[in-house]
Amino acid sequence: MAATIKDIKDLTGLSLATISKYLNGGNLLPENKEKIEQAIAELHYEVNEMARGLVTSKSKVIGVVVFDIANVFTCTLLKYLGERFREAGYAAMICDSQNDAQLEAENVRFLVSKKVDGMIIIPVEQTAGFLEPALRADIPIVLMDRSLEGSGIPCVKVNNRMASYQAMEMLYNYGHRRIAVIGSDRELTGRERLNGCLQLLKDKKTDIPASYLKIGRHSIEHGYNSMQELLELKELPTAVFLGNFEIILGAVMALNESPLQCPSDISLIGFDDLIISNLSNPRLTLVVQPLRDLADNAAGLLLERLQNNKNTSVEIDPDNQKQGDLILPALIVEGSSIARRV
Amino acid sequence: MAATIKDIKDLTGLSLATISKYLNGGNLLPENKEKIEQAIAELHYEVNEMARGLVTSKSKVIGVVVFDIANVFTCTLLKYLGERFREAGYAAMICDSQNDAQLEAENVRFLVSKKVDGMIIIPVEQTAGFLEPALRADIPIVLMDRSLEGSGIPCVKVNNRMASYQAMEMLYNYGHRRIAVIGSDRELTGRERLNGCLQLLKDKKTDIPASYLKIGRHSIEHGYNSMQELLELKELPTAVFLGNFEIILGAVMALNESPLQCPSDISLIGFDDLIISNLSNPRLTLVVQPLRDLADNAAGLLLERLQNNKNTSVEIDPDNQKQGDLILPALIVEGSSIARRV
DNA sequence: TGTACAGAGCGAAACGTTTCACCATGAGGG
DNA sequence: CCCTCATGGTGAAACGTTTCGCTCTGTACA
Repeated sequence: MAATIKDIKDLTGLSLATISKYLNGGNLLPENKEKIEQAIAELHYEVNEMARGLVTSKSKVIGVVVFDIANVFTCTLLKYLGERFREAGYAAMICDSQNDAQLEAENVRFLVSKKVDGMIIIPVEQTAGFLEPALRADIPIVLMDRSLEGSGIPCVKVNNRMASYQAMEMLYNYGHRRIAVIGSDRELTGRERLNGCLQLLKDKKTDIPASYLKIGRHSIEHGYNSMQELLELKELPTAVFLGNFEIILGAVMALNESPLQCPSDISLIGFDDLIISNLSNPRLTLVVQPLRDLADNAAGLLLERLQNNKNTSVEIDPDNQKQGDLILPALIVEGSSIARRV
Repeated sequence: MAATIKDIKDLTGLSLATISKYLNGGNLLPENKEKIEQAIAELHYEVNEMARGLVTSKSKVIGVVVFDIANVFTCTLLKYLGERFREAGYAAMICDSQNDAQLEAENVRFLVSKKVDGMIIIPVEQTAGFLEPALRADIPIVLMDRSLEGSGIPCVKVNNRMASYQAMEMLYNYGHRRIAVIGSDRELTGRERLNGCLQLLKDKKTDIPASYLKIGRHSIEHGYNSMQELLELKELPTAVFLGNFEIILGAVMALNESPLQCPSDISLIGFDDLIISNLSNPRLTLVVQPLRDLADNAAGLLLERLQNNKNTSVEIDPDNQKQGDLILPALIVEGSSIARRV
């Protein structure tokens, strides 16, 4: 049905090789060039990328596997990644793992079948086993947000530990001593953030009761329940650190339902999403991740490896972590959810 | 590098045809079946989908083109669409048009090159011209959210007009007469919503001053500025209809910055996003779209056309609009952002 | 004037599958 | 005992490109 290079051959009288050369930007007589262009227009010819891919064994597609597609963090990253890839002539094939490790492994295998040229992965799994099919096929991979410890696969992420340390420090500097933490220990990211929090408390020799430490899942529910529990304590915390977007959402819901006010009764600092803070009243003070930078760096890293396609080992930046991770600083954006304490 | 069917042939002594038959679920002697399975495991063989696609001219990929990927509406739809497609053995190739009609046209052409089997499109363009390459290639298309008038291409969407009519009616029934509307007329969806609003005002013979009608772009800015302007009027509206997510965001920001309170001073009803309402205080009353249903129906419609691959013309549901659009009802979820007026 | 060389074009092989038409085997029925 | 038929298997063509090595033409230079 669709026109092929052969039809162009028939129409122009040129050979397949010449037409292919045209398609790939080789030198032709202006006369022939024009003939081909005319034929293409007339036949509405579009390259068959499957055929092309078969012989070049390049698909010009980058597979992106995300732990969960339906959240602002992920889809903002997808947007920025997409822009970079497009500029470089690549398309993205996006697979949602729905927080399911098995699905994730399937996604990777699927993308290998599709012969993607590279992969960007925000993993749900915590070890690198599921990447084996891709590694075996020699497909370059760049991780985002969550590294796979000891895998040797580069990861572009934010310095979660330092960022949450600084967030806690901000609470501390505002005079807060009774600080609660609602966080998740289910993913590396969450644990890193928790570590940052605890480190500050340790450094400042500030003890908090065990009931102030709410560690659980990365979910709205966990945020909601934890905040409710905190609000029922005899001795309320004066400030709460909220470890991720879902937790913020749940915690703010619980707080909104209570008679207590932020920041007069209780101060908040959250980790993750910027847009959202606009809606809350008062505006939340937040640790925000430089999403654009994260995406640019991840895309850059991957594209670089695709260009020098001899799968060059990543240059390890000595300033940074083991295994060539790229660690970007996060930014604290001040709202008015933190009260000063004397 | 990667193992091919030929390697399996060498290892098992069977013919290519037999192995292919195995891969596609044909009947084999149990003995041979086992041999092949063993070889596959040993060689870590994965089908080369490009080669397969070349001969079958099926890619098992569905192209999804969205007007903007970085928002909750879109990515929630993507999630649900992805689930359906996966179940049916299809993968999604997602292209972001970044609200740019030219990019959108490019995306369509690109997906045609990729030989996708079908497309789901949430268009930015308002006429169907850009779909030509896909139509010519006989690729089934289903639109979502925004129909292309007169194009004959089926669209799955919400009844925007009726939903916003009902939202306005709710305000009216709560006793509001001075109702402002902040909306967008840049996309069909926005215009449909505006029409619903105006229709109610007309039906109820309720006149509002021109200054209550804020029609502009689909943007946070428009929401923010419009709400600010409304709040500066001598005669404040008692309630405001907010036509989409970005407008809600901007408007709520503006309101939060003012001394006025919702709902005691001003009531709000918004159109679009559910999650967000949890964060606002008080909880917003919202018109929510049945995203799951939208996605299920769109995916179903497309998959159905892919099965009976003789591109069957869509059955036109006589209850529904011209050209076989599928129009679903929206749902009003009550928060507490509407005050009763006497 | 002859040689070298660059530029443009060409034919054919290759990529890894599926599929078509055909073959061998053995079981069942007349 | 022959014929038919079902089953499992095969070889080769086809899909639409790219690419390798080759030829041809004409120009520049010695």
